[in-house]
Formats: sequence, C-alpha cells, structure tokens
Amino acid sequence: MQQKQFIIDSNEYMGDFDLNITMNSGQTSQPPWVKEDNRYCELITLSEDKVLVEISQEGLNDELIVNYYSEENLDEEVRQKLFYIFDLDYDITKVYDYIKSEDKLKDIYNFNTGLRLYKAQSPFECIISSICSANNSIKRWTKSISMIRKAYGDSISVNGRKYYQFPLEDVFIKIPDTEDGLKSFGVGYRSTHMLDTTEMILSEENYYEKIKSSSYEDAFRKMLELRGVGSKVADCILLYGFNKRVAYPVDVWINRITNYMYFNGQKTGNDKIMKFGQEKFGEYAGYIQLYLFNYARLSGLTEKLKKQ
DNA sequence: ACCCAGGGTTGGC
DNA sequence: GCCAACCCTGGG
Repeated sequence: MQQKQFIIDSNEYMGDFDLNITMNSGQTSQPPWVKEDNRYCELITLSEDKVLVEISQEGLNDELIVNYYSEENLDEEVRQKLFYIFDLDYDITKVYDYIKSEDKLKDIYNFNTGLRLYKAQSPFECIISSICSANNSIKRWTKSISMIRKAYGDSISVNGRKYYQFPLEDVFIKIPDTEDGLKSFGVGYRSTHMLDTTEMILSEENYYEKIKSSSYEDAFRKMLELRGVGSKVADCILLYGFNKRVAYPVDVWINRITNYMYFNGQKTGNDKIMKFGQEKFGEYAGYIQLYLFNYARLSGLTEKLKKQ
C-alpha cells in the first residue's frame, strides 16, 4: 500500500481551525480519531474506496498534513471529505461576526478559537452514537462505540496496525440484544433503542436521502419517531450527521447556560430553550451551542451553575 | 461496601 | 406537562 501526502493550508478555508481542540471537544457524532504520536488516524469511506487517513497539525491555523494509503491518487476526494468533516468548507467568519455583534456572546470567541464542528462521516454511526450518548458519560460512551467498532466493524491493516470502522446497518442489526451481545459493550438499556432504530432505518427506502433533502422541521419530526431519540439527540443527529446548522441541541448544560445568559436564571423547559436558540441564532445556532458549552467548561461557568 | 451522577428518553399518571 | 425509572460504569 502506497503512502501519499498533501497539505491543506490555512488560506484554503475561511476563519480559524485548530485540529487538536476540535478533536478533543467532546462532540459525540463519533469518537475522536485514533491518536498515534501526533497524528490522528481514521478509516474514511470514499465513493469507491476505504482509505486510512492520518492528519496532523502543530497548532492553530498551521498547515494540515494529510497522509493516506492507496494505490491511486485520491487527493481530491480525501480533501473534500476532510473539508466536510471539519466544516472547513463553511465560512465560519460569519459566526465570528455574529458573536461580536451580540453583547452577551462577546467573550465566548476567545475560548473557542479554532474550534469547528466535527461532523460524522456516516449518518448511521452518528444516529447510533447519539442514542448511546443519552444519559451517559462521555468516557463510557467513547469506550462503548470504540468496542463496537472493534468487534463488528470492517477493518484495514496498515503498517501492522488495525483500524476499524463502525459496522454497517445490516451487520449491526444482527448483534444480539443480550448480556454477551450488544450489552457487553456497556451500553445498558440503550441496546434495545439502538437495535430498534436500526430496524426502522432499514425498513424505509432511502432513509438518509429523505432526511437530507427535508427541511429542518420535517427532519426533526422524523427523528423523533426513532426509538431512543428525543429532542436533544434529534438535534445532535441533525447537526452532526446531516449538517443542519439551525439545530440547537439542549442538554442539561446548554439549558443551564442559556438560562443564565438569556432567561435571568429562571427555570425553563428544554423545548423552549431549543426554540429560543433556533430563532435567536438561526444558521449559527449549532455553532453557538458548541461554543457556549465549551466556553462554560473552560471559563468556570460550569462549576458556578452546578451549585444552583 | 455504599452512594451518586452521567451532554436524556420513555411511559404512566 | 410532570415525574420516576431505565442500565451500569467510573469516581467519591
């Protein structure tokens, strides 16, 4: 297998990008890529090939060094996929401008420099991952998804190391819903939701295409039909799996933070917070949600809100 | 050894 | 609409 390399320079995208911050920001579309030395490695599916891709970046806006292993030249396809996954084809300076114009958000940019959406390369993994993240801890969630990949996913060996993908629908559906089956990966009661949802997806023709071409509102309603998918998980899937930027996933933290900043701390239901975020922030809602959460973690606001 | 929370969802009232 | 129950691992 031949190793090929190309560079993505910061002048090829608008705004900032920091790979390390983005990869480790706890976005649950899929686990962070496997880290080896200073490189992040992941199997990527292109239209006709499965390719191991390794990327590294020294720091903010430094050049992105991309290695991949293939007999043919796939520079363009790999580049496009990476631009999609790390949202580099989006002009994020629009988000910066909005944040600067909004009094209450002025501070948050400094805590999020270079952070981008980390989108899922596969809608199916995103859906199952997101269901698995519900009422779970990031640590346990990461472990579960990685174990499922290793046990049931396709793999490729490069330089004596094996890399795994998340299993496809038809493989996943066959995992038994038992203690030594799906539950052995520590997903608990979520196993049934994950399998039921897979069955629903398989039973409908062109499921993903339909979601992709639907409006946000229609797609949201369809998400709620899936087992284990409530409004928070639905918005996560739409944002990270289907690139619908108006989604504003509301978990306990986004609820507390939004309350604190915009509702004077008075108790407000998740659905109301979600609608508020979408109407107030529009196309930027997904990013604001990501930035607010990260800001709260880094600034100490999380600790402050915990006590209330 | 016990207790508790974890980036929610579900089903019952 | 509100509220308990859901599973179970990691951390006090």
